[in-house]
Amino acid sequence: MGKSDLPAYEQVKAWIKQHIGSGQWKPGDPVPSEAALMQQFGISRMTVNRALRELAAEGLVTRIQGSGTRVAQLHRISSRLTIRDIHEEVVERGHVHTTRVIRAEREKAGAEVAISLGLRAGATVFHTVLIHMENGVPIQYEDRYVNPSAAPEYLDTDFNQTSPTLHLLRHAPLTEASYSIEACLPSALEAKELAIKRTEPCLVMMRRTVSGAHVASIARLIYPGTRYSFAGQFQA
Amino acid sequence: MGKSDLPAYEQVKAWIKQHIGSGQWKPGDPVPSEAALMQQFGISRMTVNRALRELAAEGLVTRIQGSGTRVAQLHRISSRLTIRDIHEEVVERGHVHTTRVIRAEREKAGAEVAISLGLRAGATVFHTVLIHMENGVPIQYEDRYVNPSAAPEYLDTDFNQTSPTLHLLRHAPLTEASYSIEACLPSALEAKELAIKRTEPCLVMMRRTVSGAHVASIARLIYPGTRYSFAGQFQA
DNA sequence: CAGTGGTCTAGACCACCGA
DNA sequence: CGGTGGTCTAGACCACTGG
Repeated sequence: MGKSDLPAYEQVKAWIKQHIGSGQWKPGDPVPSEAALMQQFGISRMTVNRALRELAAEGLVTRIQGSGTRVAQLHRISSRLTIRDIHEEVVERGHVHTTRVIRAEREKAGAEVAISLGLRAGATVFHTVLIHMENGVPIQYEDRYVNPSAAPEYLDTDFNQTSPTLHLLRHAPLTEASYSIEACLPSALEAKELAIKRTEPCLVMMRRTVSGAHVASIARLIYPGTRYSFAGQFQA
Repeated sequence: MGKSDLPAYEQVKAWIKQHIGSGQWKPGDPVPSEAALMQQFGISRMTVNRALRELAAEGLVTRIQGSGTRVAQLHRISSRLTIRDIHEEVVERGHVHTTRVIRAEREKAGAEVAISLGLRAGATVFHTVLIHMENGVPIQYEDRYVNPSAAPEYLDTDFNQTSPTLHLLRHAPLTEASYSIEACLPSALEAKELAIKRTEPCLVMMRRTVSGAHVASIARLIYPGTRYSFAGQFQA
């Protein structure tokens, strides 16, 4: 009794997690088979299967058809790094988000940009540069190229009302994205617009989003190191 | 035919994803009920249920018991940022991982460290500082404090064989972790050990891991900005 | 070969929501 | 109240692994 109000598959998951978490079962050790767990808990195989399948999806166990289920080698510490609309993020902190548009225009794509967007060099692309501020303090310099095929009305947006990210999420449903995070020093222009020294290190996120058949956008997001950090947590 | 070799639940998922991805179904729109999908695909409810449950787990749809399934409001862009053992990571790239131990000793905890580890000030803690190298090039400066209650044998480890992360994963099963990533300039010592200039920006990850009742370890990991980046990708 | 997991079915009971 | 999703069962067939 006690926790008997939990669904059966959750009870199985909890039981297994406890054995792994307490160190009784070490990485590489076998986990009881579905048949064994059926008997032990007196439940059907589908229910046991769901428990094990979800544990596998969480990365706690490894399953190999024909071989068995084992405790995963490294309990990889992983957490969801969620990339969100910065407007939403700032407002959620109870702060005021404002935007200063530095540039918003049509451009002929240079070679590098064209390749990244999957266009031919010289094709027309949208280019925006803007500063996001939290309570008046600049926290992000956003330099973005947008594929007109993916979001034809992009430049009609009032970026003070609707952030580029939000517009794109609404008009070019996301199917794929990739990013990288690096550290670097700001350019003279970036430092000026962010109101920081050129020697202040920044986090730079390069992000590329795909919507259906098109690369929708490539963005370079620069955050002053002293005013922003990516954070996350994880629980077994 | 064609894709008929895919499991039925995957076909249902693909069909729904296509409607969402193409924009035919917009955020907030209802997704056909389990009963409707059963009929349409001629499959059992459990199979339909699995498809919808997985889509919900991926954040593409929202399900409310008694109400129905709808397309999720914002297709949140999120991906798993996986924190891995650096040794494993380097070896996977086909490179050679070596370690230089700068410091490995017992210490009286200062106030800040003690608080972070959940100990009283002056308690004994383990303190290690080491450099991780990939093909001989320094890529990470690791400054770590370990709670002796969580991993009593920590200092007996041969860190040239077993990285601190690996030792901790093995001896102090992870139950919780949190991290943050920032940009900053290295200290004089850090710059010297990493063989970089003091003006070269670095990525700094602060990580705190919990094992059962104890805070197991707090680590400050410093990566030269030009030699390392965090990257990831995700697919709807 | 026996044992494993991967998938699927055709039912079932329940809690919940909205009209 | 009818429709929804949440959970569960007792079978089944298959593909794969290992000895």
